[in-house]
Amino acid sequence: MYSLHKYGKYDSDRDKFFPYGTDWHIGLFLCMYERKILPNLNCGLDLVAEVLYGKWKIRLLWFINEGHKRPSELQRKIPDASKRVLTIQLNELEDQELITKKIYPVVPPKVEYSLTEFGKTLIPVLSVLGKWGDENEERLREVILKRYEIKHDE
Amino acid sequence: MYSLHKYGKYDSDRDKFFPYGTDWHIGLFLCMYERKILPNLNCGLDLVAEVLYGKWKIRLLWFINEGHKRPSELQRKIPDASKRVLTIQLNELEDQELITKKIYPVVPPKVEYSLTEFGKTLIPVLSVLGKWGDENEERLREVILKRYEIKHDE
DNA sequence: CCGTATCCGACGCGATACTG
DNA sequence: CAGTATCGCGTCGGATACGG
Repeated sequence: MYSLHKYGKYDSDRDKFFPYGTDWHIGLFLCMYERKILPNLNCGLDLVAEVLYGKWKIRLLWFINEGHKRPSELQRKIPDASKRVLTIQLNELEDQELITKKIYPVVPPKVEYSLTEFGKTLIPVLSVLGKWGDENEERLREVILKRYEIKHDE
Repeated sequence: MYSLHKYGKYDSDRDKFFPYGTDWHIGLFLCMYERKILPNLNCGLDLVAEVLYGKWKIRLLWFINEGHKRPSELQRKIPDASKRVLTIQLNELEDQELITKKIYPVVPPKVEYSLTEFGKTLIPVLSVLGKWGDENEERLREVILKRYEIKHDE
């Protein structure tokens, strides 16, 4: 069974603490979740992968670097992303000290993100990545799309 | 209802074809699955992200480049990965023309992977990534691990 | 304008057992 | 040794509705 705490629930059977926000019934963190599985952090490549992991993170860094700083603005530049996920990934980038957030105490609310000095060092690295992608654009598009063609036989 | 074909099942209700390997009951491709959702392929960064997406792909490229070519060898270098996923990701890298596979007709089976010329062009790019990760190793480890500390209040 | 909560489909991948 | 099949947990992220 479980007992209630101020900030969540404790499941004594599994000896686990589930903060609020947990979907208790299926035991997953669905909203503003925290991960349970530690990632690999052995080498530089692992560490980079970890901070860039997230569907829109690279794009967010890129656009913030280009001077698009407000959430609504970023939302407009990345219309395929939901507001929810942009918020989550911006928070993660902030936690990872790649960007900072400035909140203006006005109505309606105004928020601006900027790259930190640390975040700025990542930009040239992303450029190298993007350059390779651009140089091989056609070939990459081709081999990637190959996987999505269903091989019917009639 | 659905009808059987030589290479899968056709669901007329949904006008979809499900190749074998599909877990029919929950409608997912669980084993050797194919993705349903097209990724973004707008710019170089998207394309790179797509070929590197996969928990072990970078490491596989890295080790193959270092001369560890046989599946069992790669398995030993990456003990945390299951054989299943290594196979899947090696196949993907092969489909994406970053590596080639050579099968020797012997018993017991012998297989060797190598980087293609295309694949080799990716190595310096990965080096840049890894270098940034190595240079900022401590800071990265710190900010990443921050997220995994559970904030109890008692 | 900015953020949160709920619900849910899609997906990554480990564990395990099995084949040739 | 190399690969496939089955099962199931953990996670990402979209859709939608709501509150300050």
